[in-house]
Amino acid sequence: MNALFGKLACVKTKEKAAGGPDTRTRIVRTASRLMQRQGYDGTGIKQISQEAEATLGSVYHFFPGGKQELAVAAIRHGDEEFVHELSAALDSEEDPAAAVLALSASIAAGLRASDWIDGCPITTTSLGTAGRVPDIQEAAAAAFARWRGLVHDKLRASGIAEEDAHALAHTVISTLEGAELASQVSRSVEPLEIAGRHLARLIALHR
Amino acid sequence: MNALFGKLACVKTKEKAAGGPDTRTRIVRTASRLMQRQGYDGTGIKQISQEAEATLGSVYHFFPGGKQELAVAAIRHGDEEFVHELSAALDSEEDPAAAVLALSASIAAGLRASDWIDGCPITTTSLGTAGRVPDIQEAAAAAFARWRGLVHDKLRASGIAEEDAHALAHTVISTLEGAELASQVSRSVEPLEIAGRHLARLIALHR
DNA sequence: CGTCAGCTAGAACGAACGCTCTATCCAGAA
DNA sequence: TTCTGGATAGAGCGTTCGTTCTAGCTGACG
Repeated sequence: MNALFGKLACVKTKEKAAGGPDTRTRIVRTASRLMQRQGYDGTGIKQISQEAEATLGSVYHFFPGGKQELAVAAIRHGDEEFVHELSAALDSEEDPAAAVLALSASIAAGLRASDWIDGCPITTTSLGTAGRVPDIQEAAAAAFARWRGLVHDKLRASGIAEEDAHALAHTVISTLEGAELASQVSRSVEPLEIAGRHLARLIALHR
Repeated sequence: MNALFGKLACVKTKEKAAGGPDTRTRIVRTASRLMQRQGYDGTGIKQISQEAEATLGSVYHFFPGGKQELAVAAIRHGDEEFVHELSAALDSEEDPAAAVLALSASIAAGLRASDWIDGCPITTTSLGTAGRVPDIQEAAAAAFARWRGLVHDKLRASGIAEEDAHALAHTVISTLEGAELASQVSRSVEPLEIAGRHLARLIALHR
């Protein structure tokens, strides 16, 4: 045990190739994944520390604000993760309608690959704490706004008017969010596939 | 025989004069409202029994299956509740596009009236138990399917082809679900209003 | 070598969890 | 009246919760 953590401490500041991610990163990643699946109240600090192969002391060392601070970090991590998926999909196609179609396919593939367990990385945590933990709500609202911003910019770049781009970005994010939820509950990619087609058509109307 | 008489006696004592809803109904309603706000794990049986003005003994008397059985009943109750709101909105307008617009406005009004706390009555419970409590998942999937069915029938009744009606019903429910979520997180009716307009346009395209 | 800050280790606390259990109440059947 | 069984009542079970606390280990620096 001591020898193991000695090695970890050896690479504490910057992860080396063979050492894996550092403790703080492991904790945030684990918290994000667990809360995405089980929600805020359904995920215990001890479960996080165990699955992250860290100890309770480490968790409270890096997150003195306790579970709430950890949850906010987890939401931000999920935000970042989805931004990458979103950007990749938007960049994969010149036409925004085709890009949104690619995005819905990407989300559907990820959902099915996780056996319908890993939905939106922030929805579950955010919904379960609505009106109770303002920090989490703010982090979630910021994430949604950021995602909408990326879609908005893509639409603007292809010549869609500001007003239309604003509204379309809202609907693209809302619809994909709802369709992912519906796909997860019904254990079928159909809602996401249909949503992708309808969104593409809606976007095509504005060019 | 005994069971029959027992049930008859039960019915008799159910609605005692001016006493309001019976114990079982109070428990289900309270459970539905609390889980809608706080999720499955965030809601305790004792909290439910207290707010329902029932005792722990009563809860386990009516729901011997414990928290899971109670959660399923709560989901079904929320399903029923939304079916009423959905039917009322669909019946309020002849044109399905106008009806969906009315529905989004109705949802937005309810959400704002609750200070952005009471979102979809089954999403929070369902998401927080994904992959853990199959009974809850099935009840939630059935609710979604039922809602889609109502929208589908409305679209068909106004002459939209079966294939289009099927897809549109999916997108209407998905989008409204996602927009309600976005409205709740951003504490603004804008996502729902935009979603309503886009859905109305999408429906109008198919007539 | 000694010191120190950063990080790890895990026992322990009070509170709350889901659930079981026995006791009691009371309307109607016999 | 006595009896019966649905419904209510709540103490208490073992467990787990989030959090606090002290102790120990490590590599870096003087």
